[in-house]
Amino acid sequence: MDAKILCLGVISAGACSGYELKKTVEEDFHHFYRASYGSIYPALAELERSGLVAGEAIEQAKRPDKKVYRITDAGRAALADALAAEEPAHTARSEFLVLMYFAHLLTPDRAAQVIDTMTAHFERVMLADVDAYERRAEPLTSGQRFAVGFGRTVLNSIVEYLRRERDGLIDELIAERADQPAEDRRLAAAGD
Amino acid sequence: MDAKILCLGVISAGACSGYELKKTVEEDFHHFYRASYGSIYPALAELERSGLVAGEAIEQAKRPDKKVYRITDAGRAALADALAAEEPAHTARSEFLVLMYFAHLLTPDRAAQVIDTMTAHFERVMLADVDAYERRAEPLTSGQRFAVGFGRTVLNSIVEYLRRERDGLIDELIAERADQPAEDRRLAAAGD
DNA sequence: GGGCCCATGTAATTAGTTACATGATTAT
DNA sequence: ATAATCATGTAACTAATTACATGGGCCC
Repeated sequence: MDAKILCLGVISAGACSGYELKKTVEEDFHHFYRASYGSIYPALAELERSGLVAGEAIEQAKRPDKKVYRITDAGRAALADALAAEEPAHTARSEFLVLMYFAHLLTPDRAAQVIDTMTAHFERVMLADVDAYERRAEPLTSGQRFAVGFGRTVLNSIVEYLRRERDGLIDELIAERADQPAEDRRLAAAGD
Repeated sequence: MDAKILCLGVISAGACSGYELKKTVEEDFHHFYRASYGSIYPALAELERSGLVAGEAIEQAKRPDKKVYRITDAGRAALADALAAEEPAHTARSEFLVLMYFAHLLTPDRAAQVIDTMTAHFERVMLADVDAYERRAEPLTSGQRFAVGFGRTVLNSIVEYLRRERDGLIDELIAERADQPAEDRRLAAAGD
């Protein structure tokens, strides 16, 4: 998906600046999408060039000027078309799980540290998420509830899995080490 | 994570060619990682240049020659270092959920079609996964079991969620359409 | 006075995908 | 006969991230 469609979608719910748009993306899409300024600002410029949004410079006292974009008729039509045409896809990329796949090449301490780091990370994300939606004034649309619920459900099952499987895996790794004495390990690390 | 580390890790479990390596990645890592020839072959060439793997050309009757790589001592050491240093990360990217977030801009039919497509997709992946691990000769390492179990757990909770929430969302979308008569929709689609 | 918030934008870099090029063999 | 499998590799392209550049206001 092009960052332009995402920007257009966010702007369709209410005019905003690039900076504000990024906040919204962080808050609402963090489970399944992210965008940096390096992709948002060029996308906005391109959307304006093609007349799908109209930008208006707003002067502000005591803070930098900003440029607020609102969607145009052409933009609304283009958004509907893009959403109708977009192929639904869903992929994960996890350095964490690659690491775990090779757990037998890690020290048990390192394996435990990796799992604990990730567990803490996922727990933080869960808390931040609940927090953000509690502070929210406007009610969510049905689609927003669906997307947020999806993210939470997955997060929950991840944290449960990590808590359930952690100790068992570490114990196995320690047992494997014991089966294979230190001398063998040194040789294995040093040679083929 | 660099594709080089992944290739090195796979090769550490047994010498193989680029083609075979890609098969392994597809089978074992599909839940959380993928790699195309365009990233594998250059990674292999680079690993060989830096002496972390040794490639041997194998002539084959009735099929193309291949080049089988095995890990070197330096490679084993570099892999251990890389796995010890790698930051564990885990991210999802979902055009599907972006689409769902904007479900109110979709026709209920399109929303249902998108959910059904994804449900079927996830179910296919689950079946293929179980299938692949049933046909497997060698037992999995503890880390492999952990990684595969993680993928399956998440997949399961996704499919459950989609099945549980699908009809409710579609009903809501239909109800919202009814609240907002056709004339309004035409205006909303055409103008601001 | 140190660090974060507001705010926009660009340049360099990273990492990857897709399509192309080639072609025999084998299964349906 | 048609598609898939085996097999390697490159070139063009896509899409993004990170860091840089700039700077006042506000909170602790």
